[in-house]
Amino acid sequence: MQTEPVKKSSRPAAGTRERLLEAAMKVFARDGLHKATTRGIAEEAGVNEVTLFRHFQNKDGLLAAVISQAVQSHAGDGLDDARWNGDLKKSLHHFAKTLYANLVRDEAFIRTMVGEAHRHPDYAQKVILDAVQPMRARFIGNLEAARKNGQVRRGLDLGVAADTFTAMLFGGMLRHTGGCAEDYTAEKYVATCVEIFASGLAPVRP
Amino acid sequence: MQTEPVKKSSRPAAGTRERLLEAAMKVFARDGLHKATTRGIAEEAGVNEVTLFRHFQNKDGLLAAVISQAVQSHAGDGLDDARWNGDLKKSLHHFAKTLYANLVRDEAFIRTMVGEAHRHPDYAQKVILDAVQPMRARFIGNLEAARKNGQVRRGLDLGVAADTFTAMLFGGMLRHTGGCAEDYTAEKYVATCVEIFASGLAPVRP
DNA sequence: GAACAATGCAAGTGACCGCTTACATCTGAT
DNA sequence: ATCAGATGTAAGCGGTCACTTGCATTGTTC
Repeated sequence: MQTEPVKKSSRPAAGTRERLLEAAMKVFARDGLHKATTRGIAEEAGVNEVTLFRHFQNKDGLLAAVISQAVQSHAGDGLDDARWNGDLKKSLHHFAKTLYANLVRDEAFIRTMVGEAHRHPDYAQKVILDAVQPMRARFIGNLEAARKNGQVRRGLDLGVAADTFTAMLFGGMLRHTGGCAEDYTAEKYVATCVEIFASGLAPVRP
Repeated sequence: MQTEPVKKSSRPAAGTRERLLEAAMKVFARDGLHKATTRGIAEEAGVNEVTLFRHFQNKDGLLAAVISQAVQSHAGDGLDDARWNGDLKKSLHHFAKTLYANLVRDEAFIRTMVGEAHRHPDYAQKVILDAVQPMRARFIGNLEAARKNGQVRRGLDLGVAADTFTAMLFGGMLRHTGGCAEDYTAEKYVATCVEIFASGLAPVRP
């Protein structure tokens, strides 16, 4: 289907595994874990199907490798602590825009994971532990710092609060990218999340 | 596997279609749209596979019927306007608890729909239009009423705000029911959503 | 240029899937 | 008693899938 005029006759042992991983990520996300076929993945990678089985014992091994790689590549991007100095609302907005963009970028893969989570609890847990927990911890830390600055009221569990915020963005991404045509832009949605969350955290004025 | 000592020798033409729909809902949710097999669904329903094809032309027709029925059965439950009279926070809490319980009840089906949405945009859209839009409209209406009571500040698009709230609950459900073991209860999560959202909507005190 | 490892290629295996056909059986209404 | 319609049973068809085997080819390294 896709004509890749390059290579094909070169056998440099170069990046075959990487090309397979990339293709698998794409096909798994596009077709779902079960509908995706090893033939399709190999074709997408421009590689013989047998080579796929030589690199990864079976389809499941390939999936595990894909998840491992995807998680590593995404961990750590996003929020840089340096931006969390000044105004809480501005920092939140920057964080929200970055996170939302990442969510949109990985939409297909995320949807597949959400749909398949209760059929592969081990993989789902790995994704969550390795990819979202570090970000969550840093986010909570920044909220705590903001509380010390007096920008956040007391009496709130900041761990739970942080999860409500990311859930807002996560759910909004699913809604927007889904067929559900909204009457507002993603930017407005993100801004509203920040507005409501920041006001919700703010200390009550006496 | 499942021993159903009743019936099996009775052929009362009774509820065969309904049993098939129920079984299909269950198997689709459990195994995913593609992994689910017509044989498995028929077996789950205690019905011959051929009967399945006599009632629904093909697997896709069965899926469409399942979605139709599921959407109808869920539309309209949840929030009763009568409860939206007094305190906004209390009303929100009642709404949130009801919605969250419904989300948890249909977790498997919801996950399947989320994962399959971009492969069946037509079905996804039908689900959204028929099931979530009516609830959304009523929720927005109630928020507008609360604003007239002076419980909600101006300058917020209540449609967007409503979506951020349901997204919080939606994302929280996915997180909790996923393998991700949290250190807080679902009740605390829901209460925190309400707390932050209500404070976020409240008018700023001068 | 020889040895070696990676890859391609062709073919196949057993299993399962969606779906169909042909025929027997049972039930309920007339 | 009969007849129609719904269901069951058995068998199969064409297709796809995950995965394997055997062998040829190619590039790299020494």
